[in-house]
Amino acid sequence: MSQQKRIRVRFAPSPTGPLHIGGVRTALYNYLFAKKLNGDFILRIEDTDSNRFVPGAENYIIDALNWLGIKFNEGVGIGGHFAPYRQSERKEIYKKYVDQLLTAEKAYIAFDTPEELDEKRKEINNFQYDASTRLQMRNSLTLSPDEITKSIAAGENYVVRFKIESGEDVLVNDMIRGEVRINSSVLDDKVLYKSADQLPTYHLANIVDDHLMEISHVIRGEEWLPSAPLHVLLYRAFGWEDSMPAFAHLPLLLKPDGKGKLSKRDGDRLGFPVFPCDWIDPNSGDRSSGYREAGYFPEAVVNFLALLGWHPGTDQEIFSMDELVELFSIERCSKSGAKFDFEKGKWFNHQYMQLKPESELTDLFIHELKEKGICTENKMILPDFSGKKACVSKEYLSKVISLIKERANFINELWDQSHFFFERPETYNEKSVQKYWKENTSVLMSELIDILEGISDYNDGVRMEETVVKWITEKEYKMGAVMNAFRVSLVGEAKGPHIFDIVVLLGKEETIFRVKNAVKALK
RNA sequence: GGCGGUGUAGUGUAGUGGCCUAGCACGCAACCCUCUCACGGUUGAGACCCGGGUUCGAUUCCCGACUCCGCUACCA
Repeated sequence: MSQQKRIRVRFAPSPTGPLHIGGVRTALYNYLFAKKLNGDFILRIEDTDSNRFVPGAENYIIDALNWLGIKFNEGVGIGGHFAPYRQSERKEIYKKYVDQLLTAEKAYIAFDTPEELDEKRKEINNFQYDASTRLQMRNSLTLSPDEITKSIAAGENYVVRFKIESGEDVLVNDMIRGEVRINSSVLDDKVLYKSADQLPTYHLANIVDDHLMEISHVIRGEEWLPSAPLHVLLYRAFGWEDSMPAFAHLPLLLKPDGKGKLSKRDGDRLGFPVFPCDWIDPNSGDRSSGYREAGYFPEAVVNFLALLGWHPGTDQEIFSMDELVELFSIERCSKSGAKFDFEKGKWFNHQYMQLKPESELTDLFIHELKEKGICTENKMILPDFSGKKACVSKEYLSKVISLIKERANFINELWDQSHFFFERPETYNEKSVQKYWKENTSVLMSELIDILEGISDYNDGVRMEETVVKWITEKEYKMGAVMNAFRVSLVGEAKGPHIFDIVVLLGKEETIFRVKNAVKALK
């Protein structure tokens, strides 16, 4: 019966802190794979290490996935047929399967303390707890049944180890890398279960859950590749090899410079986030910054991540989530680790910024303006600078954004590009003044004021420009000399959009006011 | 050290036994546009890890070295 199995994949992070951006990518690829094949995407929390549990981490993971639009349809928080999805709540299940292996003599109990093991490692270099050494250790293979029961009764901590027979080639078929072959002799007798906290280790819980939850494909990071043969052996020991999921080991996300996996430290060092959202460590109080708070659009992060290790085979680079789902395939994932290119990430955000409708950007920008005390409730189209802080309309805001968004990568760069639309220049950029405000400039500006006074229609930027340019030409002034000084008067420095676009938005009164001000201040 | 994986410009990658004078994008430089800053446009610099083979021919196939990465926990 080779009935087509339903596609079911899972993302199974452990709640030991904020979700790393590499983990986000793994989640994304799982999601894309599942959606593409009309399958299920499950969120399972692997909290089998009681020592490393961090409160809040689970919520963080869910929050981050939600923000990015990586939706799971089964798992922690929403439930499903295979609940519970938190491994700490599945203790009895694992116990049952551990006992099964024990009974079948495919696993054994070991009493060696961490100290004893450390000593052994010091004594024998490259010590490995395996077929060649297990008979020298304190375990159920070497102790009498009597001693064993006594030790357990005395409450001595023990672990259950997987008994791996040596000298066997184990084959793992990886969807990205092809066949990977490892000899079982290099594998150690992995700890599957700890009596101390009654919890299994990752390896056991992982296999049991994937089997019970009918996972069809395991898509995870490359760091798991070396233990994949162990997992195959476990499926075999349980008699589940026929229904074993297919494996795909994703390449890692690497530091932008140097070597190694991308880490939190790299973000701090190089000044970019390595987490989806801000995170404050509950113990140390340390803050890690996230893409969300740094002003990234979730679509941009998803798009960027999708292309870091996967390629559609065409030159297209901007993809919606739906397009990614449509085009994604494991076969087109690359094998080698990808260095994290933060600059490219910015570019993606810039692209999405240009794609966003003005209304959406306006809403986002309003938050920033409110923080700066700018009133955005003005009913008039022209801005009101009469108060301490300016008061502008939504319409005005929207027009400002359309003029400056192409200069910004992030929402939080919008202010820097547009502050002069919301406040009068108080100082004038020294370099700009030096370059553009010469001895006769004040005279030119005074003449310009006369010209500006004479114009009645301040809505037609093109005609206004014609009028001004005509005057400049007739007087044989230099274009740059007039315009740049004009600009410095309005903006405070030599930057910003087309000057008459600014004039139209500011209006006659404010424009002339600013030029007069500049003349006064700069002489 | 052992085991595994990986190797195309600075970065992400495309690609193929001859069409490759190796494509695209980010970044970089120059120029154009222009009142400025951006955007945009054009151009430029910049890569097939190294040896052996196989082949008429290899960046592409095979072998080896090397590189980098990962794993080597009662972490995941």
